[in-house]
Amino acid sequence: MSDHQTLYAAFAEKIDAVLSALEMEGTLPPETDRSNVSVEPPRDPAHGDLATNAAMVLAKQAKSNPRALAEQIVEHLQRDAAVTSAEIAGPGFINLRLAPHSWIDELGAIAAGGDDYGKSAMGAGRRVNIEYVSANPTGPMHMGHCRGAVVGDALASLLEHAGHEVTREYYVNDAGGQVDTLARSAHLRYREALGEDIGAIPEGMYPGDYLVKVGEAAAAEFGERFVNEPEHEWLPIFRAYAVERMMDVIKADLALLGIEHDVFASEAALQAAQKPEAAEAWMREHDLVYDGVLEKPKGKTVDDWEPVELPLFRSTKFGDDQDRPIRKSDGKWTYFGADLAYHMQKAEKADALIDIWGADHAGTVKRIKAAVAALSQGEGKPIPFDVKLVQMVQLLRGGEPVKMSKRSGNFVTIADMVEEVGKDVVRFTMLTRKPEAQMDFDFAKVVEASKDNPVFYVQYAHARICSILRKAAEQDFAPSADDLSQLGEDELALIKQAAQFPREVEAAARAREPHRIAFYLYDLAAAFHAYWNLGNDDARKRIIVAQEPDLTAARLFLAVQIGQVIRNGLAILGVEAVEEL
RNA sequence: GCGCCCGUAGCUCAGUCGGAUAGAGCAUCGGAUUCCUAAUCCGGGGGCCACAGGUUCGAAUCCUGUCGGGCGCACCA
Repeated sequence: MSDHQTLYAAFAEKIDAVLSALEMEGTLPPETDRSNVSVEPPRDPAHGDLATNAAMVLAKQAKSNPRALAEQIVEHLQRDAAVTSAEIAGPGFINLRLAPHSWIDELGAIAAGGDDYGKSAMGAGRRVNIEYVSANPTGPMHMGHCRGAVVGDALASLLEHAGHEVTREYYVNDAGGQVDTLARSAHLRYREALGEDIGAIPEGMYPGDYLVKVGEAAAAEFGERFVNEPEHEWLPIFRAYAVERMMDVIKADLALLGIEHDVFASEAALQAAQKPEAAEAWMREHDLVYDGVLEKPKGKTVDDWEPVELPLFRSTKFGDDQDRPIRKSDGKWTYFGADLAYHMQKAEKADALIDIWGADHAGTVKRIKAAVAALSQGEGKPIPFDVKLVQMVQLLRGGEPVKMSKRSGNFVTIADMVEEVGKDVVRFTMLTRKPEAQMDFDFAKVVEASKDNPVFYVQYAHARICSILRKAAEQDFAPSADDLSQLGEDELALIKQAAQFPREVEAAARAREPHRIAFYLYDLAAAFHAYWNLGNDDARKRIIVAQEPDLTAARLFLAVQIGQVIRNGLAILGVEAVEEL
């Protein structure tokens, strides 16, 4: 962890100090509410390096008008040696320009921070459990899982960079009815592997070819033991066996995307440990669960609906539309009942919980939020809990929609995807859109038009930097920070862009939006490409200027630090910073 | 019928706890390469920020309603 304070944070403190001084002077009332004061770079760089809205936000409290208050703030700020100009603009913005050495120092901070530059202590070591993927263990991962997997993984990494202690967790749904279907399908393939003609895969079974291997492996492992046994003999064994094989497949798929979870939590194990029973008992004790009858669903006709008494969780007390059953009429746990206990379990070891879900689960967000709210209320400490919904990815191939259906056994897998376009393209592309908006992913397009793909643009910037360093070494130039005063306006502009990185990490972490890092990197890469091209018009603006070794050394130092920031950003996204394209 | 998400340039999308003249890429038009990687750069044209109200010094951003698209709506996972 770098203990360096970012330039923006440093100035936020300086302005805070000015406001304190104004309180002492009586210009501002004591204990003025400063929560809306911001210090940020202005949108338009022509306005300066930093802008604060302090005067506008505080004018009312000071019983003054924004411009008059601004003048008093400016008077204090001008005493600071790092401030070369402080101007009042528009409705009362204060625009500051900083002395070049402030920016050049930041370059040194990047060098000193290295791979840690951009990390923040913001999270203060809070333990965040982030659950993502959690695909049912009934087959390989397909594109439907991809976006949530990438977004979850990048978010985990982002929060880590922002000073949280992150647990990456996968909930294995190995207790439901579809796992029985999996087991039966696997048993069928097992008999097939032993030479039986099983004909067409019956309706309601998983037809996918990936089960052939499972059948073969089972045949090798069990021999003919379970061929003629009654189902109740082999079902539990095949369930566990098939789930384990499927999880092997899923873990391999995740590895292709560079994803590795810390914890795989089994629903079956949760139930075996009677966690749902414990949760129910606790809930009944607190009058959060009662036996009641559900209303008939509206707007959708259900043929065989009949009123049944079930144990219901009072989720309406916490904003849900309806109370929700935690057990089915046969006494088994509903998915929700087990999930409730699961969240209770996660909350024991975390200060905050995050779930990443597909948009098709949107309907169940309210009930699980209600459950966590109920739990944390009972425990006396509210657990911050966020469900992030990742919208559907429409997969296209040359403009034509590709159907994804697990049932038919015909779907585009993660493995296919990564093989065709590569991990970096998949990851970066999934992060170039905010996750709550739907997106199209045209298979053909990202491959063919690869040069238009933003990931290459960013990687190219990094590769260019590596290339220039190789070139420089051939000519015996090395980067050096000895005389950075050589750097001029063009370089400062680039440094300013790079210096945003720590802010971006914090802002993205606060908003829990890893895609911001992807957009930031694109902008930084653009700034570097623009800088590079200055040398095309004017040879003296190239990074390597043979006649000027000091200037060259300083520019190389700059290039190294830009490369460092790109690398650090790509690391958050889990994308490779290549040295050559 | 109800709930959640989305609606910004021809297309795909950004847009900082509300801030200054709303930005990129693609497409289109015009330029830059004897030169560190042109997978790059520079410039032009292109916008009732879906619509209508409200909140305020100030709204693409917050609130309400309408329209349009997606997803989901008994003891399925």
